[in-house]
Amino acid sequence: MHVTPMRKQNKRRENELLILQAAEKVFSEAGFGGATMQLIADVAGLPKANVHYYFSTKEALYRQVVSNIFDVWLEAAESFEDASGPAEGIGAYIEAKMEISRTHPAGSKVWASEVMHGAPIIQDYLETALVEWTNGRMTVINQWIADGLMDPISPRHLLYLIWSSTQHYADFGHQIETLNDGISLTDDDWHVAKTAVKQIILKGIGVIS
Amino acid sequence: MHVTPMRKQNKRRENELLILQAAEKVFSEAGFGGATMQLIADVAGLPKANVHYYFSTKEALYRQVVSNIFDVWLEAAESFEDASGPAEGIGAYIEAKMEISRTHPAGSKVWASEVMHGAPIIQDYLETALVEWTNGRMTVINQWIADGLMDPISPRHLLYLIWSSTQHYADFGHQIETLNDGISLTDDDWHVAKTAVKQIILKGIGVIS
DNA sequence: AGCCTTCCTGACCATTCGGTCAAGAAATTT
DNA sequence: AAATTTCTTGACCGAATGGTCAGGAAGGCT
Repeated sequence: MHVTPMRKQNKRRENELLILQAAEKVFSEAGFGGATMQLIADVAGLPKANVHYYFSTKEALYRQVVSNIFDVWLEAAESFEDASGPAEGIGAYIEAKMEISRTHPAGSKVWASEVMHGAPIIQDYLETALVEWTNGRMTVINQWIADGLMDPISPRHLLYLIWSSTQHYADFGHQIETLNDGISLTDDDWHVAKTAVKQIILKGIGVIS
Repeated sequence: MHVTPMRKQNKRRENELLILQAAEKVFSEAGFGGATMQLIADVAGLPKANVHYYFSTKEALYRQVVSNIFDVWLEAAESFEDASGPAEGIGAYIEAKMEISRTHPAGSKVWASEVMHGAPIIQDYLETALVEWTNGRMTVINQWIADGLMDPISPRHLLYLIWSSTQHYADFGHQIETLNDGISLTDDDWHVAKTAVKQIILKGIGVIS
């Protein structure tokens, strides 16, 4: 049996990815304080010292995890861009965020946990990237309002409503599952959820009837 | 100057309250794993050993904190009870939950943190009290729908939307403050927030125009 | 082949944490 | 005022944690 030897470059990338995935899982389940480097190493299947070879400190590793999530999170923003109006733009944005909650719940939890504890590690992200993004989006919404395409809702609080309602399905997934008789949501359940959220918000801002 | 000596019974109640308040603050800021008994003791102004005299373990203390929050949280439910219809009932419920987010943000964060990490400590609360409460409320909503008082929205997902959007102002308060130029919300800000949330949801379920 | 860089890892360390304990102080009861 | 119960606290302990390090293994380069 022949095994192709791993190239050095690939090895690095592969191990970093392995560690980051393990870290995201462990951080999301235990929080920053509750997570241990030992457990992250075990989940990644590497000795602890090897984890420290790639990520010098627990905080550096954590920062990378949060940073990755932030990137995924901003990708959903593109739904907003090429939309002709609020029905399409906001509808697609809600759809995209629900999909992230479904496919990337651990990331969402890490983000939520970090922000909830005062964003001690990634405050700079909030102050720069997030503020910029939010301001851009508020401008678009204000324009839609000015064009009479939707009700005069405070753009800021509309964004909060979208964020909270979509991320809830990731952050409070355990509670939702418990209320669903302990069974995780099926495809149909997710469809119902998406539809309900979109329906209420889009009708609530006067975009559909 | 005369100081009335503290009765034993009052002393116990007072110290327990002191510790619980300190614990709620510390747990909300650091999470269960990140919080230390030493810091809780310092915030409460007592020696650590004294904290352990009243609460034998960290987990017991934490459990009491979460339990207290749950009680506060259920109180807002009463808004639902004596309502003549969805406009009044759901409107009052949103109002009450927003008020809790404003006055009790630390509690909301502890609850969120606990649930996010899989509710390792208070799973029994979810399975009994929360399930019961939710089922009761869903029945009421279904009746309103049957009576044609609101759109046929999935009651379950409507509740999730209300919970998430209102608790967001507590759980993500730091992010909201950062997006508000680092200034905490004023009375007016809170009024705008409440109005926006109520407006969108009530209109979104076909209760107001 | 020989050298160099990168990667791997068991053993180790200082610190911190949750929790204990024993001895005493302060109320309360008898 | 004696006896009893409750409260207070500094000192202490075993366990766990984040992080280090030295020495070796494994690819890569000339």
